[in-house]
Amino acid sequence: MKKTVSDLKIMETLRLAGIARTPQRMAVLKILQDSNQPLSIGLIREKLETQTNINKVTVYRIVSLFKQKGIIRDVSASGGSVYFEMATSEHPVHPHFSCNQCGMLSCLTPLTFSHALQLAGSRDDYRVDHIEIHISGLCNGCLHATRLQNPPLKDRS
Amino acid sequence: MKKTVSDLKIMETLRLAGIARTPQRMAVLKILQDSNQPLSIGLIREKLETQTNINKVTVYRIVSLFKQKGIIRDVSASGGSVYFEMATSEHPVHPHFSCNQCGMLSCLTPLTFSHALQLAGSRDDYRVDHIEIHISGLCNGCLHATRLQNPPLKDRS
DNA sequence: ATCACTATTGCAACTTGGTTGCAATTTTGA
DNA sequence: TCAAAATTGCAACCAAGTTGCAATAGTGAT
Repeated sequence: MKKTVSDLKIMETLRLAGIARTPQRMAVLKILQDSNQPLSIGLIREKLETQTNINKVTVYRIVSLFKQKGIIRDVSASGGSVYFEMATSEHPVHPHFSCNQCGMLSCLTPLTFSHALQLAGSRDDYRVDHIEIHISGLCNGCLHATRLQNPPLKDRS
Repeated sequence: MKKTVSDLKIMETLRLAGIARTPQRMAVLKILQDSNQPLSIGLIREKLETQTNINKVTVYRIVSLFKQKGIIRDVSASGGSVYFEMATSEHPVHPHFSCNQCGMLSCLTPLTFSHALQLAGSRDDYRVDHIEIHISGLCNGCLHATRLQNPPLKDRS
């Protein structure tokens, strides 16, 4: 297998973060990089298992290292599950949508700065570091696939 | 101990939801009702232990019943922990703030409807059921208490 | 009041996701 | 080439949450 552009990008990312480029880290980063939606650790491990066989503990350690180095950020979905996505400048903080039916989590377009400011309010009794917006409902697929089988969600928590 | 206004409210809430008023359910609901911030199951259990001694499983079952009946709603805090709060009309959906230092989770003022609409966007390829906004940073207490001990957060994931 | 039926609770055992300690391996660099 | 440091893998552990089932409490009819 030859080196792709994506591989080069991965190596550069690790170099910039100042951490060693081990095969395990490359593999995990590649998966995150290539995904167009945030991934849970479980999903990352699933994808890994098809290729390499990296120990569970190692995956947890790599992900938390990436997070600590600011390479990735976490997104908490409803129900308490945590997902991860790249934290590059091309992929700035943005709202997410999750489907209550199939669980799929996807990225929406980023907010404007002024919009985000409005949300955070102008209070001065706390310091805002991060704003996370999570929209949930039914995705396009489930909306059509289950039109007749499922009543509208009553559970709007 | 005599019946307070709060006790009457609790009994009425259970009656309206169409579920039996057992001592355990009353105790859990009272804790949620009296709290001015969302509580995790762990926190609910802590508060319960000081008074009654309700089995872990029972607490889980009561909370999920309340949620299913729409008496409470859940709030997912960063890091994947789930909190619960009353879902009454006096306490509509609203943004939350959580402190990255002490972990305290508090409620902010509700969004206006038009504001929420803007957030959800006007796309028609998914159905929006719920919008959750989570703001994090440093709370007033931690902001002042730790002014000199802690550098500004680098970890803005 | 009694009996039978249903709902609720408690208990123990189990599953799952995540963590810890430590030994084995790899990497680095003198 | 060798020693020190970083990284990985393994096994054991921990805590949160779930399941099956027996015990208990409520409820309603007679």
